[in-house]
Amino acid sequence: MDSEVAREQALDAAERLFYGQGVQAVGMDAVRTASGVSLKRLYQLFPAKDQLVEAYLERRDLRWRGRLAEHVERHDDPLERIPAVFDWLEEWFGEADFRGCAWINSYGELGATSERVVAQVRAHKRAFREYLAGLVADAGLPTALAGQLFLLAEGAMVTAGITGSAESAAEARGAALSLLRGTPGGASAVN
Amino acid sequence: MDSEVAREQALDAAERLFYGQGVQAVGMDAVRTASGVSLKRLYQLFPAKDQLVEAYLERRDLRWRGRLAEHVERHDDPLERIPAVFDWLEEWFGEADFRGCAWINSYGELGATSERVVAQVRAHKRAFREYLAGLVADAGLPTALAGQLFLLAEGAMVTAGITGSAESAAEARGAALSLLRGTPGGASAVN
DNA sequence: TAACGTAGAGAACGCACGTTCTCACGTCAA
DNA sequence: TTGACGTGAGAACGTGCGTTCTCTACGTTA
Repeated sequence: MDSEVAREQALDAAERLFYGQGVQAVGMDAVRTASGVSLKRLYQLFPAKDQLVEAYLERRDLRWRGRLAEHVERHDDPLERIPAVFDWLEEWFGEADFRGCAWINSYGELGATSERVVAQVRAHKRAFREYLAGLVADAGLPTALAGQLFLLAEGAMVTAGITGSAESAAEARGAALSLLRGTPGGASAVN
Repeated sequence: MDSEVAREQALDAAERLFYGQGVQAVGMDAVRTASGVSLKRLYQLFPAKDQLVEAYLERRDLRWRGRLAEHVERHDDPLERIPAVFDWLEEWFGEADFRGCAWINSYGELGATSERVVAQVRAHKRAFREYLAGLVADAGLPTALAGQLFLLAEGAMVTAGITGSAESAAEARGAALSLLRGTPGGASAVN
């Protein structure tokens, strides 16, 4: 079996299991069984579980931000792109296997014990925040708004995870629109 | 040794260890050593680790909300009480042992495996949300504001935990004030 | 064909930890 | 005084899991 293929299969299984059941609840044996990649191969690709977790978070980060950007960029008007972020969150929260933000959950689980995981979580959140900052800048809005939108999005994610409901996305979107409207250069035009 | 005393000592140690290192990283032996309560006694008081975790979260919830309320109620003006929530968050985030929200972390760690923990987390978040709703109602502000403030607070907590910085509290406070100001009946008077 | 390297399956190892058991000791009632 | 009982210290047990090792089978090459 090709190494590249084995790696992808291992990460597919790891992502499904780690996200769905938590990292510590899933043994390497379960990853082996679910992926069809032998233990020997797994340990060649990822010398320790830590590094499999790291790779899972890293690949998920790329995909997650890719999906978000794809959705947002369907809107041409920079002012519409900001609420579109929360629309996408709502879609995400509604997915059948949604179980909260993978990074927030991983931080809760491993933040105190794994430096690798902490680094991944910080990098992901920084990237998301910077993406929002880009949207805010493109819309000609004040920089300070980015951090506020970021906090709303984070609050919505953590709340959706805990309650199992998608409604926090709409709440956050409402708050985001209020903040936009109350802003110099802000958007009374946005629905 | 009195049972009540043993229980408190066990919970003191459990809280310090579970919060600081994560629940799964702390064995019952460590709780025994840190608390001075024998294993036999521990298992009499809490028949399984699950239930010790549950009791830890429950007692912390009472204390956490008590401290918050105590701080908030120093302000008599209902409109000042809302930003005071975020002031208190900032104080909390600045404490030396702060390591994020215990409930969010516990959810990330055990949400997929322990019903008891999930119930505690939901109860705590519901109580916090309702506390905010009370503040909003007392200030004569629209009900919808409560959910938005809640999301800001949650976002601030999770962000402070991940970044290790207290600044998200000030950001959330700024956003909260903007939302207050943009609101009918809202408070252009609040600093 | 024969020797060799590689990969997969899964057994084995070592350790950590939740939980229970043992045993010696102190306490209190009869 | 004695005997039943509760307690503390910690050993012991069982299990799960991260990691490594063994063995077998197969494909490749001289």
